[in-house]
Amino acid sequence: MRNPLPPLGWLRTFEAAARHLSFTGAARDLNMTQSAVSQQIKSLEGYLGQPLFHRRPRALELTEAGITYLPVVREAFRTLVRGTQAVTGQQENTVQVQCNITFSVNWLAPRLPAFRALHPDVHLNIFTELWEPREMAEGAAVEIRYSLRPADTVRTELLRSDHYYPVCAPDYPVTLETLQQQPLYDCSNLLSNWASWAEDQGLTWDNPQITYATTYMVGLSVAMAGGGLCLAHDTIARRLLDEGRLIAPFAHRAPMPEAYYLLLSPQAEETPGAVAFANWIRAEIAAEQNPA
Amino acid sequence: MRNPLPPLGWLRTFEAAARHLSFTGAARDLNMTQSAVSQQIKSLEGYLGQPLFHRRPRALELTEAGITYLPVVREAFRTLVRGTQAVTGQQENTVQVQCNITFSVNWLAPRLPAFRALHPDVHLNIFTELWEPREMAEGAAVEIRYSLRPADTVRTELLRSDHYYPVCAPDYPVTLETLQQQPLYDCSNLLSNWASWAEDQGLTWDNPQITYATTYMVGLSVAMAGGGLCLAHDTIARRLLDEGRLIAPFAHRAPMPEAYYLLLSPQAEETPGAVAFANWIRAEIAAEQNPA
DNA sequence: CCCTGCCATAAGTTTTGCTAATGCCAAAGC
DNA sequence: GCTTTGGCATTAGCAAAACTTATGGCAGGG
Repeated sequence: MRNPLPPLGWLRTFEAAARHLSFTGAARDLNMTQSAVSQQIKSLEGYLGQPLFHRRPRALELTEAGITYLPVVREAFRTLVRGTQAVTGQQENTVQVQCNITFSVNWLAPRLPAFRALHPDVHLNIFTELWEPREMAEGAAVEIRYSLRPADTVRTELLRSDHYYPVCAPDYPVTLETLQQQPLYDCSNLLSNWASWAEDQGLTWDNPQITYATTYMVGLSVAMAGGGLCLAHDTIARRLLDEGRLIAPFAHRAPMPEAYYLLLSPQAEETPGAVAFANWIRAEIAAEQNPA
Repeated sequence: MRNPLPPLGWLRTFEAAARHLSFTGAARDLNMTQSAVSQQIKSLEGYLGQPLFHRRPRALELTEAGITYLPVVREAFRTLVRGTQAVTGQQENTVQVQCNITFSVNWLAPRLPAFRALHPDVHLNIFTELWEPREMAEGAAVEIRYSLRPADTVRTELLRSDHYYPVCAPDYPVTLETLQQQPLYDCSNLLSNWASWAEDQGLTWDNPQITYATTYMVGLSVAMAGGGLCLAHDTIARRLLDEGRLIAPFAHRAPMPEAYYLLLSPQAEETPGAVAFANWIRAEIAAEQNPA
């Protein structure tokens, strides 16, 4: 005689597989392997005594039972999520935002007071730890990702592209001729790097040793301290240039293959606070690029 | 960053603990140890970030958070249980009834056609396997228990008490003087036994060897075949006596400490089929004891 | 015909859930 | 006031469940 309900994990997996019509897509969504999804769906179907999906080549299709069950599961989840959030104090208007540290410190933090003024009831939690590039940062409602274009597995839109160029302290003595003898800093694992910047304007690049860090913050701090040059782009450096803490010693700006993307989790679209934040950041970046 | 929902098992445990206001009671209900309940509640409270219960000496009390959460969890469970039942084809009017095999064969089965005629839309599943005497047989909506009075941990009511006496085949040669030299059969682990029957009427009992089985069915079958005598009572033997397959060779009937009880699981009371069955069996047994 | 994408399965590993045992606390009983 | 009792909390260990890795099978696409 069985428990009147299957494990909740199976239902969560079912919902994701139904949403994606794909075990592989559900696996990405849930940060597990396709095999685990397959096994859980099999277990749930065994428990229910009938299939929930027709397996088609390269496609899933919900069965009648699956079509019947899905809204029930979603409704129960909504009830539980809302109830759980009410208990944890995690209101709908608390939004988890994931972005890299340089963006959060140099771009977002200075603008948060403006956001708060506009949306006093929306609470942001900003997560900036380095994370595995997955479909969506785990637990985040909204992610601002600086990368090559992500796969369209969650709702993804281009926020802005940018150009990159070296920056240094205002009184730092450097010329194109002496550049490659200076201490140079960069952020790792990017196509927008020193060599590509040089190539973009036809400079001979002698592959000088670069100091890499996993965040631009390190190089920018060194540059502001007069310790060398760092690559940068407007999104993270504009304010520092405006404040006179950095200068761009050379005129050339190379187009970046990386760009800033806004990623919205499925549940973000049902969360007013997340929607408000997404709309705000779209507007803010559009205004920045097309000043009135 | 966590999953937006805790494991369902924790919620089920929370609901049971809230219903009983006891971890020990919830443990009995859920067929797990008090320790497991305690750990799951602790995990759920950690997950939610606040307590759900105030621990008082010998009592639990729901916190504000617990009071808020309980209806949410119950509502979600109802949604899921109904949805799951719809998918599995397990309709509300399927009722799991647990009772011992002798009762089911000798009392219930002959009466099922009458029940079906009255309630054509209610489907009974009868479970008769030997089971651990728990608060409620696992998975059963309704249990008919033949035992000493159970603890009032689920809704329990006396269906009928009875008297016990020996039975044998009609032509079986036996007297009180020769009784103790006959093959004697009984059902194990009962206070209503040969020695107590003898004592009840002042017989000297020489502790003859008794053959025990875990069900009266064995002894009754032997008795009908002329192989000896078995203890019995009206609930399981009346029809056999009426049909002339058995006789009661002695007039003495001893009152049984055991009786038949009707146990209703918490969810049975919300299941129309279970309610219908319970009402029917109450009426049937009352009619049997007080024929018009 | 070969490659690709996706589901299914088996085997093995890791994690989780549970039990058993015991400790602690306060109420109840004597 | 002391002992017993009932019930929750915790630890340690074990078994079951959940997951990953690896691989097979199938059908569509090139």
